[in-house]
Amino acid sequence: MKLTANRIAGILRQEGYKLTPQRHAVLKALAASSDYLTPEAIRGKACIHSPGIGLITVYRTLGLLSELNLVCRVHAPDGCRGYMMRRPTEHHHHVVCSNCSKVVDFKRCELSDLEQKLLDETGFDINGHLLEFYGLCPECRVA
Amino acid sequence: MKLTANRIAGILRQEGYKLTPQRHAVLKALAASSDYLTPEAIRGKACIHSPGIGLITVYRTLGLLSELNLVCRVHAPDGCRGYMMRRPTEHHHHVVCSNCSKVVDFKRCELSDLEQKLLDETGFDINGHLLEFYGLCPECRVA
DNA sequence: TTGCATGCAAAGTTTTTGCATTAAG
DNA sequence: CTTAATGCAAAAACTTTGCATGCAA
Repeated sequence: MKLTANRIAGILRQEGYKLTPQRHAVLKALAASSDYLTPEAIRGKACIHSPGIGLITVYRTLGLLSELNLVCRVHAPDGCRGYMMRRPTEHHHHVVCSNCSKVVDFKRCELSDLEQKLLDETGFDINGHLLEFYGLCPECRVA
Repeated sequence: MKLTANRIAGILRQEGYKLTPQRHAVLKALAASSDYLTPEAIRGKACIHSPGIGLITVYRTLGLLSELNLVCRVHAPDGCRGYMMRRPTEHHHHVVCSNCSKVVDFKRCELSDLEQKLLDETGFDINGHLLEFYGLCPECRVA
């Protein structure tokens, strides 16, 4: 159940937001790319469909999409400025290529045992986690 | 084997770096706090031992400590500006209190099975991961 | 037509850089 | 003494805000 640009566009409309060419361009940019994008990179790609789109609009659109949980941040060791379309609506994590920044999702993280252990050991009542893997994607391994 | 301010000071000297009062103040600030600190917060705490220390110096010291792998970044869902002294020298992860920002470390992450599975499923050659847990620490749970 | 969205400009944040001065070793 | 570190100022990078105009619904 992939979230395409059009599907998200529908969600936006349902939620009462206007579907401007700029927003659509941002959606297309996010949907079309398999790696994570910084706001600036999104603007670059969005320019294809909406020339001259402002970085400001990209930031505002990302804010909107974040609120609606349609986009998620990618945390890389050296910075956390990347964004991806949140493709599966369920809980998931990222596998990020350290060479080309491609991102693949996975769902089964099997951390509940660990969370229970942490509660026992530290007394923390765990309510969330961040898990990302880094490595080389198949293409970058051979190259 | 906790990394105290003095222990790190020794490492700095060994590596040929000068041990200035400012650097020592940053080390003390980091060593003394159990929660993660932003550069600005570090500057605030460091002022106790080195009044008037510049934010710039804090940044430069953090850069130095990062290179030597003596501090590590804390990734929170809403931003990644926090730093902690890297207390265990081994591989470890963070449990972060979402209320008071206290950080506790843990070591056993048991992700190698998962990494193998990911290799099979995605073809990614995993060489690292980021894992942080969020929740309420014992004190914040009762409050 | 109406109100939300855009984009400019401008300001607010965060982080880095250049350079003269200072101080550690 | 010598070299590296500090701190100011200034700039660069990143993000948010105010306001007039424009456009989706």
